[in-house]
Amino acid sequence: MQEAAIITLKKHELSVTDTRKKILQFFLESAGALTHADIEQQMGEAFDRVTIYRTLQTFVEKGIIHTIPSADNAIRYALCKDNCAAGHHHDDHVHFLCNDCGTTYCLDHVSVPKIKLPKGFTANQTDLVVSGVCHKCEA
Amino acid sequence: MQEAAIITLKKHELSVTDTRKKILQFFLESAGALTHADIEQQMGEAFDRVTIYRTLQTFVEKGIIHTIPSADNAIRYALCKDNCAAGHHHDDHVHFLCNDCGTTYCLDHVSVPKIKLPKGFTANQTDLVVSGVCHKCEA
DNA sequence: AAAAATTTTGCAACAAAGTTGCAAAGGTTT
DNA sequence: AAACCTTTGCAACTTTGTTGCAAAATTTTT
Ligand SMILES: [Mn+2]
Ligand SMILES: [Mn+2]
Ligand SMILES: [Zn+2]
Ligand SMILES: [Zn+2]
Repeated sequence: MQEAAIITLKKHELSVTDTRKKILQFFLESAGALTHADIEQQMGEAFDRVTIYRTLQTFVEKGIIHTIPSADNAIRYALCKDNCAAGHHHDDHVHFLCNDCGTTYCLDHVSVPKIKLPKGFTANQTDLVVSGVCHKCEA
Repeated sequence: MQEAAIITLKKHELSVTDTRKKILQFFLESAGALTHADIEQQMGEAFDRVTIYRTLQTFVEKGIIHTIPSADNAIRYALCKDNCAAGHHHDDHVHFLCNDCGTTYCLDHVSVPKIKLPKGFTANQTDLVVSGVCHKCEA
């Protein structure tokens, strides 16, 4: 049987390269979301920084990972669980950022509520990020 | 009567300097939120970049402005409407980011709903950012 | 299985964004 | 107005992100 990473890459019509396999594999093994810096550290000198930027960009475009907004200038990326496709993400779940251990969780079973906006405003996407203490870090 | 900016600065126990007055004034005159870059552009050569960084930092700490998370690595800042104080923000409103004109609105009258988290997770802060088309940009 | 065609990668060179220490300038208090 | 404390600007630096292009790797065609 083939590696999961390879299957995913093919499903999204991407050519299977070493970089992509390794980075995707890292996501598959990680509990939470990852920043560019996390990946750069983990991969060591293996890949060029530029390649990591481009790979993340490609993965987002193809619907393999999604971004999670934050107020600390460090975009986090996490695997899409739903069947997201190129240009169409369906990641309507809440994200949780632990202030203790720094882990960012995709709360796949907690969905984002509909927000009633003022007249004239049309919603396109809603991002909801909760921060606090995660189940592993509570005293 | 004194300028509003000066009053605010004094209320938050900050010494009144030219930089702080001008930057705060810019916030008071702006409809939406501002990024560091917005301010740097607006102020031209008037102030050093470093000073702007430090001023924004101070304003956030003192509860004069709050940050708005985003997925594009460009933190936005907006005036606190509620009576936020040093170390204690109470900005529980929804933010709206227009994909057309780029304006970020504080929807002060749309409050963030309570989110039911999985067992063991404790919420501390909730950020909710909606993006779409604003009332000015709708066709 | 080679060759041709296409895509991806690494390098180099930049550009932009953010940080730190320190002396000079500016505010505040007495 | 002197003394005191805080803020600013500068310089130097680190980190983060972007772009063009040739070499290398992958996929498609023959
Ligand atoms: Mn997620
Ligand atoms: Mn706000
Ligand atoms: Zn934790
Ligand atoms: Zn708009």
